Amino acid sequence: MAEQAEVLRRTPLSRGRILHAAVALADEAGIESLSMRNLAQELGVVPMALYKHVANKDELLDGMIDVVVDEIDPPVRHADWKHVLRERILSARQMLRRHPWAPLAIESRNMATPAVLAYLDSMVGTLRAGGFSADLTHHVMHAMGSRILGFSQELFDVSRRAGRSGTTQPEPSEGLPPEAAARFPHLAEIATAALHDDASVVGQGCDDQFEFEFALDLLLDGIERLQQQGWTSSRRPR
Amino acid sequence: MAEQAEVLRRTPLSRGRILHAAVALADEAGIESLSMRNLAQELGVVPMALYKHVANKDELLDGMIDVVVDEIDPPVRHADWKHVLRERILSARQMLRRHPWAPLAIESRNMATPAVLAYLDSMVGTLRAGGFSADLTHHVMHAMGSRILGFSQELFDVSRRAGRSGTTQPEPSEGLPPEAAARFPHLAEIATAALHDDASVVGQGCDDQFEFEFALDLLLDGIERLQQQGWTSSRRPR
DNA sequence: ACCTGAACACCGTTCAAGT
DNA sequence: ACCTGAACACCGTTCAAGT
Repeated sequence: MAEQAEVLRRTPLSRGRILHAAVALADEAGIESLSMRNLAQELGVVPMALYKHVANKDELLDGMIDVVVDEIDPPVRHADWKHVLRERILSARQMLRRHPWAPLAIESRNMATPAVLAYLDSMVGTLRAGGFSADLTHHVMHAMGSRILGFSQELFDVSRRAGRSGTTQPEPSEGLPPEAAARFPHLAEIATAALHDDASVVGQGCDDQFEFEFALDLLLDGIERLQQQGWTSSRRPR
Repeated sequence: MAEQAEVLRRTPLSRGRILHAAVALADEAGIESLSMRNLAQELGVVPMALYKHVANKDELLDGMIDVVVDEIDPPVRHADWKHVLRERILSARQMLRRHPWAPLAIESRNMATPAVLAYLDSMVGTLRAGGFSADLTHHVMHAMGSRILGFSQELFDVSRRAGRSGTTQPEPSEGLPPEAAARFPHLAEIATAALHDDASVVGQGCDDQFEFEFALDLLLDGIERLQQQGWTSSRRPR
């Protein structure tokens, strides 16, 4: 432990080493534990030393975002647009499972980082190559929104809560506490009613992956239908 | 100004007065300007006085969330589920336009507040009354996710950036700067290509409301189709 | 010229002293 | 018993002093 810190102290600081240490710290201790002082201590360095490599904390966060976005797999080759988008978004979701702090960090920054722009540019290219008009592609990208980066967009992210306290096991039962169930009967009903006919998942609450793919396919199928109908913004069906 | 502050100081503190002052402060100065000390000063009160009415800052945020969620209109009567959901979500979106800090605040808290639970319960009730199975309703609520509260889920929220600095007019052109356009040609193409055939919007970039309704209708139409097909989680079409 | 300790202006919250 | 000033343990960042 002390020897390892000594080795780290000998290695010269660099922007890359700072960014990866920051990502590791956020992964392990949560984004709320990531402070410049805390990160410096982790690196065996005085806080002000970081400012030679990153201008400030916002730029540190931007750099961390680029690091994790670059972990997303490249597009699969020789496949139709729908398959390419689906696989890449599922890869993004895998990345977010390793870095549960990333969605909040990305949303709290209001400028696009280079890696995010490159990723979005590639996704747009996939749609255009798949025969989508520029017009429809524009609206589709807006409609996909942050889901294109694998965000689940759930209101209450169970996985985020588990990630906080480290090795906590996922909540075994999604059921509401009795007093809440009485006040919110509809919620209580659907909390327990889902997947009751699928033996492999019954009793252990929600299957995150299932819910994510359900929503993703709902979007992708709707998008495919619009394209097949020759949708344009000047001539909307219905 | 000074007289107004004097009047406020005379009015006794209460949880409601604190919450509404906090909401007003976040609306005007941004959520990053909302501190316990700052809020106390706004109320003409010593910081510690707040702690008689809210346990800590997290509870203050929870209370603020309840205040704004309660501003969402009640469900319209005598309409089908799709219309009820659509109108209510558009009302939620109007609320968020008044309180641009709310999405980040809601996402950063990982517990549901009473007002959010009541809202979700009501939405579930609408779907159940519209003939949805408990099973399908469960998955639909997950798929709607935060969009059910009016979140646009855009990766880069133009309105949030405008809301920060107060009276800034919305960005007139959505076009990328030249050096970015060269690196990200697909993004550059769709940034300018959208809505070129709709004279009322051309040249002024994205129409937020159009993009929101486009995505919302994509979801609602897909959901309607699943219900009409008699979707269940054990027997998935395709 | 480079590095870094102390300092500044904050923050949420505790606690004990004053009424 | 209630209220509140001072204090504590932080934070990001500036700046000047030391090498």
